[in-house]
Amino acid sequence: MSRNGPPDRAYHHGDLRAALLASAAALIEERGIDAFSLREVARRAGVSPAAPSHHFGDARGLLTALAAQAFRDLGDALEEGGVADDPETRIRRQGIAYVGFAIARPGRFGLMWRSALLDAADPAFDQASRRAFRALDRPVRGDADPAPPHDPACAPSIACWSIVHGFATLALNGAFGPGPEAARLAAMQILPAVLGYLEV
Amino acid sequence: MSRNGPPDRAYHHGDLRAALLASAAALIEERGIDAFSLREVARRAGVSPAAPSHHFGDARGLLTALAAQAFRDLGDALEEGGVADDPETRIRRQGIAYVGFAIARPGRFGLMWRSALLDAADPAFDQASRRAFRALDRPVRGDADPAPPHDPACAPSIACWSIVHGFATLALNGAFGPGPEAARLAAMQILPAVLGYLEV
DNA sequence: AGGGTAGTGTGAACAGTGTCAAGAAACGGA
DNA sequence: TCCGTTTCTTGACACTGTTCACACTACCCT
Repeated sequence: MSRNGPPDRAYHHGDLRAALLASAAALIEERGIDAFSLREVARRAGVSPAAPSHHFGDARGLLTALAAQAFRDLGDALEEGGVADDPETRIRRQGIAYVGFAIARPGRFGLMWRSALLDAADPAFDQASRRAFRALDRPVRGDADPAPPHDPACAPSIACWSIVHGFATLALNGAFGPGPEAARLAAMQILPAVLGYLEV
Repeated sequence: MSRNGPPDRAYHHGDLRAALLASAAALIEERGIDAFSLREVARRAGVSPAAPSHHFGDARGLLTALAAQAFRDLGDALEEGGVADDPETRIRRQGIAYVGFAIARPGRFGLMWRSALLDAADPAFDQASRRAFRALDRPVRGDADPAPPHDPACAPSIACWSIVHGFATLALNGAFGPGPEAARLAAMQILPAVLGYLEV
């Protein structure tokens, strides 16, 4: 440990794990997930193509760690949006927060649902995604015992989840017009009306 | 034209374009879109890796043609599901049809929304996707003048679209349990209740 | 009927990818 | 000080999509 060297440059690279996550996040955000390349991430971090394997094992491992982080952020955003007196406005605010989260960083949001690229059995990923759903479920069913999403009691929560998730993915895929600007516009102009058709 | 030869073996291969589309559809369905490989498709069709370029130009061209076909099929399924007297059951049946279409062939459904892999400007693709939305919009707004999705008048249609699209993508990504069986189960057991929360 | 031409395929090549096996360098603790 | 472990590099392998030059076939036109 270089106690009196530069603070975050302890080892060969310093904190390569964090640097790789940051490079990957930036790459995904600017070029999309389908342009993701482990070698390009390593290149941006200034290391050799095989270096990431020691920290993540696999490209899948890196992406899973990134997705887990994204789910933690989503959970935070939903809990922030869920503070209100009546459940109705809480649900509405959470819906806005959900779509806002997706539109703010489309690459990150898209990654979270590319299950073919992720390791769903990863504990951190599993816990983070579970917590995000729990945050969405709480304003609907209150603090009742947490139930898995396939429980019929969760139907109203799943209705909320489905409508905002569908709106977000459709918007990001250009269904309401090409480009990110159209998605943002749709979220401003028609998302409130869309949420009004939901009666939980 | 080999007028009296075997019927579908007119040229070197016969109808390579159709064969490639079929191979690609099969590959995507059995291994997922992320495992798509143009070389593998050519291999299955028994031709060299460069052969597809004459028919589709690009991997993107092939996938776009496949997605256009999928959108045509979706439009057909929605129009079949939209025959009923009152609009309410028409909407409900279309929702079931939409999710059923997605679950029946997850690979095909996933491809339709991977805009990064497709050429959205392709005329056939554009027309087919437009028609599918039109089919979804008709039970809601009747035979009023067709409006683009970003028109505020389409808000109720977009609410329907969002909720079924979100449900389908969540189910296929394992949000309601792992594997395709869980998705099918969720569609049977909780989709009707979810659709009940929509008041258009 | 015959020749030119457009259409349709092959094969080799190039740059780029993920991953693995060895080995070298730097660090931590004995 | 020296040993062991962690971290990273190098080189290799099997892939991928795409392009190029070339060959062959089927059709159209004269």
